[in-house]
Amino acid sequence: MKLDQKDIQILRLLQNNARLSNKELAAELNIAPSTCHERLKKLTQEGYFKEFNADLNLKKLGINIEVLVAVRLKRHEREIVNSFIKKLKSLDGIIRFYHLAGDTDFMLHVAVENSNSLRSFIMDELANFSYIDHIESSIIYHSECLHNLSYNNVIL
Amino acid sequence: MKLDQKDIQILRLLQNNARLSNKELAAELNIAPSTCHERLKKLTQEGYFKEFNADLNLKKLGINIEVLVAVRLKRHEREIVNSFIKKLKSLDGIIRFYHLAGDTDFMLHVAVENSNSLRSFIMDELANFSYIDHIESSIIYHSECLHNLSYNNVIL
DNA sequence: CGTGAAATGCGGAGTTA
DNA sequence: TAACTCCGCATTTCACG
Repeated sequence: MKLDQKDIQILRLLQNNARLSNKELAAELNIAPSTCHERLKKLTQEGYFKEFNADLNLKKLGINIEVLVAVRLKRHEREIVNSFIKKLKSLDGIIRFYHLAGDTDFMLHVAVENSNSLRSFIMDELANFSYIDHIESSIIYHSECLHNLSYNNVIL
Repeated sequence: MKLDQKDIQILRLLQNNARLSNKELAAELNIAPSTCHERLKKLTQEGYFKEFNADLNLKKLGINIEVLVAVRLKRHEREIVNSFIKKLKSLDGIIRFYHLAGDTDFMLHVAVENSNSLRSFIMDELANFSYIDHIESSIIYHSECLHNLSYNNVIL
């Protein structure tokens, strides 16, 4: 399936506001709601959307510290990596993780209440995984979603 | 405002599927749609949501490589940092950036078509910012949103 | 464009302090 | 009584074929 300008606009708009109604979407595209509805349905069916997320206001939830945690493992067999990922999924405080090639194996985007919770997260939760070689945390001053993607040289 | 169990459920459900309709939300909470609607409205007004994002299927868009790019700047005055952030916002391919304390100043989550586009991104786009001291890229095998947050020890 | 379904706003009932 | 939370209903608006 080849995307035209309207399709791209739909992707872009929903990227920035996933709760736009079909009607609002159609108004932005200057097309009839029914037409827009069909396009959105098609895009959805074809799997152009992975998921729709609400980004919560962490401050409002009393979550005041965000950190990037770089983790190096001692071994890299699939079994060990998989069990580490499983562990990550069970932990409270991880917003997102990246599994990387290179010196650092995993980068974790972690959000916790305060420095005590961070300490507990690292020392009590993370560090007791057997195959951890090294952990290094960096405080996040600020993080921001840009979604600056392009399709056939058209910026979304 | 203090959140009760129902509010927390709304946050959690929308976190995982931002396009849930009010009706669906109400059904999950076992409350009337009107009630649910009022709660969602209130949560929205009070600013519990930062944004609603659609996560696009990058493969479908011909975007086959994701990398984490660590950037160290030579200087850290606010003016220089701000102009770097402004530059980031103008670049094509950056999904998200983190501004960090520590050895690495910025971590960029970048998505591009192929290794040529990556090379061009780094050498032509990024590296020509005057105050860059060091750039190091790591290929992302896999990244995943977990959204494992908690509020008053209740996991969202 | 039409039909059925959903969103939205309001009055009132039940509960608690 | 005042403050909350919920629901049912009526109206408007929208989704969807």
